Amino acid sequence: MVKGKRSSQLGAENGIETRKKIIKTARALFMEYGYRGVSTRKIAESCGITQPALYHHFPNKQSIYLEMLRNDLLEMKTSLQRIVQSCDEMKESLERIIYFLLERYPFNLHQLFHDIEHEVAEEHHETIQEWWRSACQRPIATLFEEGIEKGTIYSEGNNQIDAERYSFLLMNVLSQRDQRLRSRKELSEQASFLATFILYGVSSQSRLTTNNES
Amino acid sequence: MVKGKRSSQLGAENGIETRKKIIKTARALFMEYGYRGVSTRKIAESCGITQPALYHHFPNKQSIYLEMLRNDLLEMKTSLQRIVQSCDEMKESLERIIYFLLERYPFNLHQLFHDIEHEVAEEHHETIQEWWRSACQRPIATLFEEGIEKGTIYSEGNNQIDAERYSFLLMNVLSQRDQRLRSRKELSEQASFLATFILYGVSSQSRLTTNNES
DNA sequence: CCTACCGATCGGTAGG
DNA sequence: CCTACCGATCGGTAGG
Repeated sequence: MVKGKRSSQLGAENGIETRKKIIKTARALFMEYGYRGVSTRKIAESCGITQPALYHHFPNKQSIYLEMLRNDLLEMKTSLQRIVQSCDEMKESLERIIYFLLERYPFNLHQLFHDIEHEVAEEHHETIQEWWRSACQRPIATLFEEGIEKGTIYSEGNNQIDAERYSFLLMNVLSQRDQRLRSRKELSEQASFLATFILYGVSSQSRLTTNNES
Repeated sequence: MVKGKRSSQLGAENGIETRKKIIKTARALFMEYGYRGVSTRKIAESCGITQPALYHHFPNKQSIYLEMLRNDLLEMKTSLQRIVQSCDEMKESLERIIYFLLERYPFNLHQLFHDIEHEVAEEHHETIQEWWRSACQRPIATLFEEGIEKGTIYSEGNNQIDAERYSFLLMNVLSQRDQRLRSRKELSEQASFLATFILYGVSSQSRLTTNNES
């Protein structure tokens, strides 16, 4: 039993390592191929274990997905809150938010939403939506709300609703990525281009009028 | 042989009707659940036929998907070209394009791109990309190019490349839909909101400056 | 001998 | 963490 305890402790440590490896591997695969496009055998194979061994660490395929999602959204929340708090100027905040999302989450956001809607059991939808709101929707909407209060961002009246709509639009703009963009310089240029688009649109007059102030 | 000919003609007509019904049904299912989320049995069931009967009309599942895609993109091409040609004012064109896409294709565009990339055989990718470019990318880019030439749309120098980038952004903005919007009035308001966003962004100054002219 | 379709089952693979 | 499997369902095809 003493030997059993020792090996069980080591086993637990290895088990935790394996668990992390499963999450990391599954994340890359899920983001590339989608939930249905990744089999548990594929995840196991990529981790160097057999498929039934997965079920020693997780009760089912869905729980791997949810754990991965929870980890990602917790990290996203921390990062976005830090960016929003540390920047004073709207355009700089937008550029840094966009750069962060392009670099750290270089995948299709709508595949994610699709998988959550169609592959994850409905009982988890509300939880996931709250994760998403606090990780992404709220920090970005906060930024726009501050802009509306300062008068730099347009609002038709209801500041909070307009800020949320803009936050939704920002995510849409980032939803489909040009996968060719990879270098730091290219990402930075793309972030600047998108931030300018979100602020001033494609009209030449709005850009010329507003660019003079900065 | 005469009787045979007659019954074969009627059979062919019924066959064509069934084929159209399969395409129409498969379209709705594929757009809601994605390629992998729809089984051939589900398609057949929704058409009121058995699953093996599908293989009388199509050699395989993929060919149903490709036929549906080709039909949709041919229709989209005609409609978008008509809108672009019939409108003189940029904002009106944008609103009508957005309204058309929201109403006629109320699904997630990125699920479509994902399915094409991961589920359709690579030999068809180039063909599909050309369908997409001529149906959507080119008509919308043409609109922005005209705006750039008139001076109303901003360009950093290369008009054609900037117009294509804007066309890509417009599709991104439309990629994720608020499924609650359904009535004609709501769609119309959403189209106006999005067209204004694309033209002037979220900055209050760019909107106030430019709104006075219209 | 054709068509449009049926019930049943093929080889393989999914999550568990 | 393995081998050996399960109930079910997948896309596709057999004979009638």
